[in-house]
Amino acid sequence: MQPNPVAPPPADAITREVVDLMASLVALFHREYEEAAAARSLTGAQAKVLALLRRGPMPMRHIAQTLSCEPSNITGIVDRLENRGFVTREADPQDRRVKLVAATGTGKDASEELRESLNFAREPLAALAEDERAQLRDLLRRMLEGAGPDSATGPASAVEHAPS
Amino acid sequence: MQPNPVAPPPADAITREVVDLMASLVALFHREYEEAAAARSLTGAQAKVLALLRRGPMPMRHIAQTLSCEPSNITGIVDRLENRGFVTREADPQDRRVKLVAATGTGKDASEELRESLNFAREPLAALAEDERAQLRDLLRRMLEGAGPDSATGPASAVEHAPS
DNA sequence: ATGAAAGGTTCAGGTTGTCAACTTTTCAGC
DNA sequence: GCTGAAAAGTTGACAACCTGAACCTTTCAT
Repeated sequence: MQPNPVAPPPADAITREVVDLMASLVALFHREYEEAAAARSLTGAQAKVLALLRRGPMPMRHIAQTLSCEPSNITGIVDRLENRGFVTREADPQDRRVKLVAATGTGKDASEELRESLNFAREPLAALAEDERAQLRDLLRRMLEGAGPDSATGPASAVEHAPS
Repeated sequence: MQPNPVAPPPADAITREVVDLMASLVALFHREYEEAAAARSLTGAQAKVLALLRRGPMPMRHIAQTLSCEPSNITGIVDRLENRGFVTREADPQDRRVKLVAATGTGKDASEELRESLNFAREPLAALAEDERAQLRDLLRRMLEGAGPDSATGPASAVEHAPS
């Protein structure tokens, strides 16, 4: 539950249109992602968890928070990934309540492979010249700086600060 | 091994980063969309179908194609929307195999309301100045022109230009 | 008229997701 | 030290989403 800022939507025309365009792009991207995952017999959710683990082992709780879902949901997804040998569950020596989920070699490979293939599925980007892509990158960066620092497939630079 | 399309990914650094940023943005946007839908006791899938119908009645088959899923899936979603009075199924007089799904007044209202609230959920955009948003809009437009002309929540103004 | 093909539906099965208990482990206060 | 509250994960029940195959109805080309 967010603080719910007081101000009602100003909603200028440009913002409106950007939101619409974004929605289309999101739909497109989402489809490509699901397809790429399915090609490796992974579901979207499984691929997301695996992508999250590229940065290293992670407690279930953290996975659930990042994906904005209930911890009980993660249990099932990790179960299936574990059964296929993509991840393992290890107890955290520092806090035995915690289970650290870690990607196995196979899991890392699958995730990296998927990331590469995703990179390849960037058809829409081909429409832009290099300097335009740089422009777009800067704009997106700025947008995301303010918002949640998490990510599904993960900007390689981790955000490893105190839990606050 | 897959057929492996001829060109292996050139994958320059900028494209790679843009893809990653996009993934983050997609995740963010997706969450906001689900939340906005849930606030109106709609699921994401239901909201998508309802949004699609803003432009007018549509055969089940077309809905399935636009959402890239099996027609049998749409049956259930439309069932639930129909039970709640958001849509109706009418037989197409021109081809009686076809069932035209149309949003009711309630359905249109809900969809429009959700769209507005989505507009409001544009926190990340606030980080950009107006001219930057215009820049972003242009870049996104160009990207989407090339790709599929469909959309989930629907750019109200279709992009009907010549391919250039 | 007959048969193939298209649009929808139904059914079975798997995955995702929520919510409410429940177990184990940790930690604060006494 | 002991007790109890709180946190991390799990389990079970239930709903929605999604696919694939089988099926019915309607259309259309022989």
